[in-house]
Amino acid sequence: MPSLPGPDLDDVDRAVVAALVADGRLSYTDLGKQVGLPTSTVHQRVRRLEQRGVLRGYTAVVDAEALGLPLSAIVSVTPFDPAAPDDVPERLARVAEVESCWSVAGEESYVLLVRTETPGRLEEVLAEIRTAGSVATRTTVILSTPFEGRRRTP
Amino acid sequence: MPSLPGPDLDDVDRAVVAALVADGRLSYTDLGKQVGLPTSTVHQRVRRLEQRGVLRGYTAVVDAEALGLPLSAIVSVTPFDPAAPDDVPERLARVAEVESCWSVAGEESYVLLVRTETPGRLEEVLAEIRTAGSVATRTTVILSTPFEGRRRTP
DNA sequence: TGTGAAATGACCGCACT
DNA sequence: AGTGCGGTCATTTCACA
Repeated sequence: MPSLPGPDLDDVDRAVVAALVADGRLSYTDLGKQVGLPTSTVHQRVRRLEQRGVLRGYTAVVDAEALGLPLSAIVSVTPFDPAAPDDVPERLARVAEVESCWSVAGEESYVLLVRTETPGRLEEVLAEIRTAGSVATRTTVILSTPFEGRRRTP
Repeated sequence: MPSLPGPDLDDVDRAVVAALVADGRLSYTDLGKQVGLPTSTVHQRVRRLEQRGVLRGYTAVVDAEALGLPLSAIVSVTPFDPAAPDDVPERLARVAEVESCWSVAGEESYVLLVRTETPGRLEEVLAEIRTAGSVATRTTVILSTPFEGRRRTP
């Protein structure tokens, strides 16, 4: 849980974040060059951004297909019992194939992004989602991904 | 464009990818310890995975709210003229606020993930999307994000 | 907060297996 | 493909401004 204070980043912070979004393995020396600050100073700022929860971590960007998860789907989810206590996200988190879970305004309660090996596995995962979450599902298969996870750097 | 060969990764490759997804800034020495291989060997394997397009890059995971983009939305998109040449993704890529673009099966042609500073800015971005892409839009506002971008590590 | 110096430790090419 | 070595460069801590 990140602390709430929030968005008072100065220009250097923004530059640091942008650079690390573009290349998460950037060395602190290169990062320093890019933002015009010595190594130790950027290092300090990065640690502060991490503590503040602005930088939540670093990951490798992997090609889901190459990883053996060629089938992705967007799954809209509606609880059977709207009055029941809503711990749906926690229950869905136990299904490994659910990569993202957004709580949304509109007819449905949640939208999920799901990745699977095969159509057969997608079918199983949808069944798991329905039983684990006590929800109805509406599934839209992703045919291709023109782009994904771009980060704008304002 | 990644080469097509695809998913013939051995167990070591999978372990390497999993470790780098979990921590994209892992040093090669630590990575080596985790997968039980010397530094130079993992280094070699990482470079091969990068060349094969399995590892597409590394990024910092940032809190969109802390970055000043607290409003996210899922936008479904339908071209006005289904017969027109479909370069919609390229045209939408020019709108910086569009983070992801998926081509989908179903009533709509594309689903987008959009992040903006404010509701007013979302309104503008939707207008840009409609004119830039010659499309109709249906927008679902994201209220909160229980989780996002999880990667399973099989 | 920003800075420099200095010790530890990582990176990465190369020669060998 | 995997390994070890070693020169070079990055990381990290600390005392000071």
